[in-house]
Amino acid sequence: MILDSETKAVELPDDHGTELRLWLRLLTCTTLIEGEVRSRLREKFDVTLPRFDLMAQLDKVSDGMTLSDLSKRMMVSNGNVTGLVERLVESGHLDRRTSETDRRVQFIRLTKAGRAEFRKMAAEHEKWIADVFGDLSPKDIRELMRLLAKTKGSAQRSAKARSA
Amino acid sequence: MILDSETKAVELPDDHGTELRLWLRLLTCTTLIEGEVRSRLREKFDVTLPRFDLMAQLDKVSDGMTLSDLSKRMMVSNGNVTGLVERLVESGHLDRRTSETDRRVQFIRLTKAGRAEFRKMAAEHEKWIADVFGDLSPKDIRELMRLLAKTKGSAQRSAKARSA
DNA sequence: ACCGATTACTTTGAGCTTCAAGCAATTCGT
DNA sequence: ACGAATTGCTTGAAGCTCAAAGTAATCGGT
Repeated sequence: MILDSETKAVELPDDHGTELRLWLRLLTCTTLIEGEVRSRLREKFDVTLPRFDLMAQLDKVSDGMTLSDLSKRMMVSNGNVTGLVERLVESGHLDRRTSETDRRVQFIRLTKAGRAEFRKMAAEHEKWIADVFGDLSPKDIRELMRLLAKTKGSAQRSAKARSA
Repeated sequence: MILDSETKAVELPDDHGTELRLWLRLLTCTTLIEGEVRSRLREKFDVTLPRFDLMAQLDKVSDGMTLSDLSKRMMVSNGNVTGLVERLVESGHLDRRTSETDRRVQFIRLTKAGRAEFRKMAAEHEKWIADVFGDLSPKDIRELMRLLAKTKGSAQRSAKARSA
């Protein structure tokens, strides 16, 4: 308990320590898991996480996606995607094709080989993730999902307020 | 409900979809917040997030820290820290001093100016984070803290099991 | 006291990432 | 139908990141 000069109980002004600790814990969890996934992908499939993530986005659709779509979904910059796609086309995992109706637009797809390769990796990946969260009960998972959804909403609100 | 060839109800084998969705949500939250903090740091203080993180580690102690300590605490590679420290010494934020008793070891400290600069940034940073989590009730925060602690433990167990 | 193992740090090479600036194609207002 | 804004993507510069290999100093067992 803290008392001010007039001997009244006061709160510490702007004590946001709990939020900060929460953020650090969230960051630690993500870094930990991300690092683990990164090593395993490298070790077993000799692929980087960004490449895997990009292929994961493309695997969700059958008919391709533009670079901008990829950029938005992966939450990385446009220039970043340009380079990643370039390397993945080079290695034969992806296929690019210019739009007929808008010559600025490129549709990116997984090649047959690329999709097969990705599916193999994704199956393993899913098991790793299940193991990573293995100590959590179904109830824990549901609750965590709910709280993270709320967190996401809150963060978006905060980001939006700034940029507005 | 899925029926197999003998018309018996079966579970999808190894359905770890919920864990995967949880992981993606966790990752989204972190990426979102990290990106937000990154822009604000750049915008208001013209500093990068890794530099800020490194200074944050050093601010916790008064008497300095070795490169290895920094590397462990920040969960990044040794070589990475070498470069970061180099640039921060260059810019006058840090101070390096070789150990008397072990000439391999370097003690890194914030300079007076570096600490002052960091404190200013940290105060703002704390407010941003409070705002980011602003929609969560105190109870939400407690619960999220608890579940993330459990997640961290689980992830560490999983990582350890592999490397063993 | 020596030699092998370990520890602290640096270097290197490849890849990832961002921001900002730039180019080309399209869309929109008038 | 013209020019201005917008959109989709690429480029360039700086910085971050890692894994692996390298160097130097210390520690430990004999």
